[in-house]
Amino acid sequence: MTARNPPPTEADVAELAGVSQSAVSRAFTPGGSVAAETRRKILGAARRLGYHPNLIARSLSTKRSNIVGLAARNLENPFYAQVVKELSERLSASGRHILLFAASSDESAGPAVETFLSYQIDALILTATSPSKALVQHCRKAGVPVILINRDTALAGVSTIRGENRRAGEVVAAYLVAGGHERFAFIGGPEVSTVSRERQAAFEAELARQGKGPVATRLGNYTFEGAAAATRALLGQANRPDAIFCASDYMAFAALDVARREFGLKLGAGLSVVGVDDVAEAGHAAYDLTTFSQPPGALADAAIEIIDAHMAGAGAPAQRREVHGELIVRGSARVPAQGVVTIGGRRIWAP
Amino acid sequence: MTARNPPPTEADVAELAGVSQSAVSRAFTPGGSVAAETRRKILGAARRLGYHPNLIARSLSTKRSNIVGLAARNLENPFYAQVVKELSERLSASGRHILLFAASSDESAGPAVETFLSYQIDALILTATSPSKALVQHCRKAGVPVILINRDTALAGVSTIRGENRRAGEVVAAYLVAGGHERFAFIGGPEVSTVSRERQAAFEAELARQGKGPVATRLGNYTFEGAAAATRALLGQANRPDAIFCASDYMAFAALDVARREFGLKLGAGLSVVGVDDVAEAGHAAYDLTTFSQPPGALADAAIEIIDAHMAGAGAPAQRREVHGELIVRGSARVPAQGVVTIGGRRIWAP
DNA sequence: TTCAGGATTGCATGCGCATGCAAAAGTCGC
DNA sequence: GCGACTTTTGCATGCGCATGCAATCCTGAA
Repeated sequence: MTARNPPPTEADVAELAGVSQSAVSRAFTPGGSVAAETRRKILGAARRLGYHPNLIARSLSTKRSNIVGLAARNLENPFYAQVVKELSERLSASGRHILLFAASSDESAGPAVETFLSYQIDALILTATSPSKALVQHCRKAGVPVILINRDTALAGVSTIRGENRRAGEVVAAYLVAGGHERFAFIGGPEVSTVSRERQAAFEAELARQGKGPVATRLGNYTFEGAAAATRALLGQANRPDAIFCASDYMAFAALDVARREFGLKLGAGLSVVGVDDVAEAGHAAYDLTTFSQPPGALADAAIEIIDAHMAGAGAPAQRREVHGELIVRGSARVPAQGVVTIGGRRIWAP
Repeated sequence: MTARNPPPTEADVAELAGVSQSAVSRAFTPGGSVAAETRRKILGAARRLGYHPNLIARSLSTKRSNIVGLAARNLENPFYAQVVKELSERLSASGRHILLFAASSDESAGPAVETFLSYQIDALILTATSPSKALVQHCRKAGVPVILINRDTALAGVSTIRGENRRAGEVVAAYLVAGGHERFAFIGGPEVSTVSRERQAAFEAELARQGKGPVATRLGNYTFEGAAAATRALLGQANRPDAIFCASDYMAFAALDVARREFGLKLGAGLSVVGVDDVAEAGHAAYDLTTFSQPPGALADAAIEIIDAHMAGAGAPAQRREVHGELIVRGSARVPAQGVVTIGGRRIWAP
């Protein structure tokens, strides 16, 4: 039934078209030297045979696979799902493909990702994951650029693409102070997350500058359950905070959930919650989350640019990119009297 | 800087170990005929050189790539993001990899997916997408099994994995009637979605059986905006429905949003909304959505089984699988007086 | 010690395509 | 109509690995 008779090869096409195998190869190579008439014959024969180039064989020859490795974690977080989607669209638009590894939560980008290298990938993108030192070294040796999205690393030769983490922390702090809040809290990612620590540090620094503080801090580890537990702890204590800054929208959703369901708080009144990312759900009525944006499309754009630069100049150095964000004003945090402007249908805080 | 000196090959390892290239190949082939001592030498040399088998070359030789093609749409819908994640975990656990194509919304699984075949994929999985006839034929000829998740098709030779669509429609209808509702509505996927039509037909049939109806129907096309517009239309009319059954949780979220924000309705009181899927968000306080479950893990399991069966017996026939679901009782729909049981911490309707 | 039979090993070749090189064909100017 | 080029074509080879086959080695029994 399933015949699995071997698919046609260039040799088959060549025979049918009455030319040599190399002519067929050239007909399928952009810029190949073939007469128009010959190409026509070849393409006709190929169509009749249902021929498609074997990209495996092509990769073996050219040593370029047109495959980009993507190690993604936290796919349950809509932010990362969106990043994957944006990357996919851009890469397939330029004829490249994605070899995906969706790590389960804790796993680091370890052995499974190393096998990616065996596929001669053109680049390796990691979201929400840090590469091992060994992995980075392998990539260096193989000349494969490594790109971290929304992560930072001390390892050399690795490109990073991040949001404006410092500015996020500062702007959110200023916003909450302007909104008249007094008792501040921060729910962060895991201890090791540089991104989270950057946001936290900037948040605390700006508060301190305005004579506010201290900041009650809990780690939510970028998980829903973790952030829920953190919120429970924060709201359960005496003199509970009236403003919580969460290092991601996804964690902010957990905070909203707990605040409403377990403490009966009204967002924007009894408690203010602000996130980072501006995922689509943040704009939904169910959350209506005030957040500092970090557009996935811009992150993906930057990744593509880095890859292209690397492909063009053989030895392009690692880059560190930041994509611009804004404080998107919604209902989950008390709105300051001044500074809110509407641009393109979005309410932005631009004091 | 980025040297891109060619990575070591089996020949290099062979030379260092003082054996032939084929010996090295056998050392890396499970069950290969190599003396223990020789293998040790070879593995040692390989380690020293940082050798990793070139899977591209291996694929060319064996005509098996260990790559599974995955065409995913609607990745912004957490249900599909979760399906992708579950598939990824299972496939990488068995040493296979995923070639991902995340189509933007409207795109059908067309040319971009066809290039997958050029990578000699072992199987092709489509979620929320239908394959073209040509694509299916190519796969048949190449002996590549095609698996549809949460979709149906009339095309022969294609395996399908779906939830209990008929039962979902029936159970939800019975549940809403038991809850005392009177005016019913349905928000479906696009016209072409067999899955949506099945749910709708079963929903209407059960309502009719109980002497209820008619059902006001709108298409939400499985998008958030589409479902929001559908809800607006339904709630805007005179004699608005008091119960809406949505063909997916994601659309139900949109319905909840519009009902609350634009109509000031209270869920579970003024209006009841029921979804299908039971994504994680459905359990969050923000939505607290009553829904008929369709576990992504079970869908993924079924997909793996089908693939394995195909790999084992060369000509395994296409399968049609259904995974079991339950009506998960939460707060978005009025709860009937009877029939709700708690099993493993979940409230289920089992009349 | 000798020999059969099994375990290892190496050789040679092929997987499908790309590409340098040389031969063949076509183009142009005079 | 001829030489100097420019295109177009085919030949041969290689990419890195797997594998059938034959050669070699080793084991134990006679």
